[in-house]
Amino acid sequence: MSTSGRGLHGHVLERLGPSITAGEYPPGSVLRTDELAQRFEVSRSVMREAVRVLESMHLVESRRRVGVTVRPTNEWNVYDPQVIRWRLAGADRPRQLRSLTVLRCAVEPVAAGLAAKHATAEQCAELTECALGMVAHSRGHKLEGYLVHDIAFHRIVLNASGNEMFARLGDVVAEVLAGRTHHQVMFEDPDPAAVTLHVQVAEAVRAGDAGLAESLTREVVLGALQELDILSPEG
Amino acid sequence: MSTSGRGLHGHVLERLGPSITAGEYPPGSVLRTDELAQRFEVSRSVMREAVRVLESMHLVESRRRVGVTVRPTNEWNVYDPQVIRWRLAGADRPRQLRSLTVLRCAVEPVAAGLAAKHATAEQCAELTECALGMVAHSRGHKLEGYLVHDIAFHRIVLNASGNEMFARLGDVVAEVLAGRTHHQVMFEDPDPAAVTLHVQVAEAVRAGDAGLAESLTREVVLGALQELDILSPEG
DNA sequence: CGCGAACAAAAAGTCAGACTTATACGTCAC
DNA sequence: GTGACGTATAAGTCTGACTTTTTGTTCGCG
Repeated sequence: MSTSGRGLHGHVLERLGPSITAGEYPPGSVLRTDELAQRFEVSRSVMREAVRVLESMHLVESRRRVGVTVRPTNEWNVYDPQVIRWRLAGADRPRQLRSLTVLRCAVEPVAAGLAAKHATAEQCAELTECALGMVAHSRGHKLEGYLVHDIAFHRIVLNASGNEMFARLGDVVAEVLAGRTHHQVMFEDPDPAAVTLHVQVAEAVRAGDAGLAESLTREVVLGALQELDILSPEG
Repeated sequence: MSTSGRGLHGHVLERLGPSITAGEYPPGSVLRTDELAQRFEVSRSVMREAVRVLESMHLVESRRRVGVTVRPTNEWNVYDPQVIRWRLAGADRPRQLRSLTVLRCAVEPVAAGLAAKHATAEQCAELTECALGMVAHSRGHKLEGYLVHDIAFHRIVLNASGNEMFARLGDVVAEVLAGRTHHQVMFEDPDPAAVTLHVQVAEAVRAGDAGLAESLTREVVLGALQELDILSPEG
């Protein structure tokens, strides 16, 4: 599940990181390394390593004679999977989920189009397998099983696109789907239309029909966005 | 220009990071902290901080009794601006530039569509100003001036989209445009058609025509991709 | 000959303390 | 009020000793 549990500094990060992304220390707040080290009961060296990592995420900035200041939100490395996870665990998960889903709307259709051209036979097989798995878990409170296949499906599409930047969004999509299933009030069973669309996408990719794969995937992800907007406000 | 020049550990990063992304230490290679500290003439504490940062970028993994091993390329945090910069400075800049431009193709049209709906009057003004600035520098070897306005233009569109994830791609686009201008063999003057398109995009956004803004931006970014493919091979 | 357990070595991890350096802020002279 | 100067502060750096985990080897037993 969590990535940075390794080592003392990782443990500190998992406590301090979410605090910052949650806005517990608003941008401009100043923290002192020594004080933090005391609070988390670690040596300064360990604390410094943790601060360095937060700094590399652009969450904080460390300056002499000043301390460790929290940077404005719009400077954070919001594509860092760790940051995404921390933010999704926080209070403004809904807005976060929406931002990410909009990103999906932009990326995934294009990725599916490319996948239709570049996917190997093996990837096509895996894709249909996932789609069938989704169908199999689409009725009767099997949300967990459905989720697993859903994540795998989208990951394969992104990988099959052949574009490295798309492929690396697999983790992001996984987090979004998992967050939606676990934390949102999800309908008892997934939307049957969405299930059908996934099957059709798999078929379009196998057939090499880029245009169809793209527009079908657009429907999938637009549907996901719509579902999100139903559950939370915002225009 | 560079972000992590601050402190000794930042200096180490700027030397070691590029080496890794350049493939100088292939995935699976094992480095030892002490050895690195000696090589860069810094203390182990400083070296450890640098390694922690590389670890947070998923470039390396540090394990006891083993050392610091370079992770497979497909696990790197390729959205980290620092990593992007390192890779763009390396040998496989062409492929990198292409991946990023394909990402632009997916994201920017959607962002422009949203910008048409969400942009403030001030943002619209800035946008037209940038477009006019591009026109003004479109002829007579004024590539640097053109670049500045080009970057600003796309950054404004991404910001005006109102989507945080899009907005944070501003730096990425800036790197791509700068890389294209500085390192690729660029035509003497920018494509006149592209310049016109930018002006039209600005107008469409101001008019609130989302569909038009989206399709015009798609032309812009597809043109950029085509230009890239002309200069380097690959199917 | 194969296999498991105990052992030893290696490298990261952790800590404490002393020292250096940059810099924000207050003070004082003008 | 403005500028130069000094000082206090917190990060930055280094060193050395110690701990912990893990790998690989060796040795004994079946």
